[in-house]
Amino acid sequence: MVEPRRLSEQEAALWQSYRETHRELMRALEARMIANSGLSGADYALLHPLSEAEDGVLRTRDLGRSVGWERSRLSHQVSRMEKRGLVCREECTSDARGSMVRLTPLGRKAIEAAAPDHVDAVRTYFLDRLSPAEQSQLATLLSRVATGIPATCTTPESDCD
Amino acid sequence: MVEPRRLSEQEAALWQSYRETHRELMRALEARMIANSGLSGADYALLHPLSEAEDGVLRTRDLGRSVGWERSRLSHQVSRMEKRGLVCREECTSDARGSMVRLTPLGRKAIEAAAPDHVDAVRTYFLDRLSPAEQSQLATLLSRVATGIPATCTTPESDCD
DNA sequence: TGCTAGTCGGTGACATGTCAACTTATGTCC
DNA sequence: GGACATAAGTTGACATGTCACCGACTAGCA
Repeated sequence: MVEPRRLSEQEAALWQSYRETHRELMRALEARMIANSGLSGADYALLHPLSEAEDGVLRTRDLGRSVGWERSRLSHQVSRMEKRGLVCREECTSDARGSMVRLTPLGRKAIEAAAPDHVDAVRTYFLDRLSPAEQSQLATLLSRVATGIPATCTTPESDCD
Repeated sequence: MVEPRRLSEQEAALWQSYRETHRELMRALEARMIANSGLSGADYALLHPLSEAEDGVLRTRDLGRSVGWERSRLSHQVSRMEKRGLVCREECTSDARGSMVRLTPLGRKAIEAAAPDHVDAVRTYFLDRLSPAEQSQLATLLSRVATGIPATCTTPESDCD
C-alpha cells in the first residue's frame, strides 16, 4: 500500500512516448527499406556483417554473436534467406558441429543496393534530428538504462548467481 | 560520392546502443511479466485499457485506437485472448458493423494481478534509472525524433497532407 | 580411454505482426 | 431509392520471434 502503484502523469507520458517513438521509427525505417530494396530489417541485419566479412562468409556462431541473436532465431532467418537465394549454408571444416553462412552474389548485390539509402534514412529519421550535444546526452541516458537491465539467465557468459 | 555513405564510429555506436538497449529493456520487461503473471506484453496492452473502461467493455475500434494497433493485429490478438478466456466478444448494438470486447472475470483477475509488478518493473528498469532532469531531457529528445518521422499513410487521424 | 558436461545448429510448435482481400454495414450524393 | 465511397471487422497467407527439445560433436577430466 505504501509502494507507488501507479505512474504519475509525466512518467506515464514518458513511458508511452518512448515506446511509441520507437515503434514509429522502426516502422518508418522498415517500410522505407522494403520499398527501396525489398530487404527487411532482419535481412539487412544479417547481410551487413556478412558483407564486411572476409569472402562474405561467417561461421553461424559468429554471425549470431555479431547481431546478438539466439541460435534458433538466426537459424530460422538464415533458412528463409537461403530459400530466397540471399545466402547459402556450407559445412564448417574446423568444427563438425558448426556451419558457415555465405553471402551469394545476389545477396551481395542486395545489401550494396540497400545500404546507402538505409544509412540516409537512419540519419534523416534519427541522427540528424539531434544536435551533437543531444546525441551525447542520449548516449549517456541509454548507457544508464542499459546497465540496469538484468542479464538474461540463458546468456552463456553471465549465469544466474 | 559527396554524400556520407557511412556512419561515423560515434554515430554507429549510438544507433547500435539505441537498438540494443531497447531490445534488452523490452526483453527484460516481457520476461518478468510472463514469469510473474503469465501475461505477455500484447495481453497487457489490451487488458489495461479494458480494465479502465466502464464495465470492462470497449468497442473494438476504440480499443484499437487506444493502443494504436491496426485492425488486423487487434483482431488476431483478441482471438487468441478469447481462446484463453481473458476477454470475450459481443455484438455492437449501435453499429452493426462493429463489435465489442469485454473483459472476463478471469481477465480482470489477470490484469489486476500483473499490474503492480509491471509498474514496479518499468520503474526499476527504466524510470528510476534516470534523474528527473534526465527524464525531461529524454522527453525532449523523443519528441524531436518523433516529429521527424513520416506519418504512415494508413493512420486514420493524420492523413498524408 | 571412456564418461560427462557443454557447445552448436536445427526443427516443430506456437505467439506475434503485417498485408491483401473479403464481407457487411454506414454514410453521402444524385 | 440506388450507386458509390468509406468504415469495421475478420480471415488466410506469410514473415518474424521464442521456447523446448533433439542430435551431433567437442572438450575436460577421472
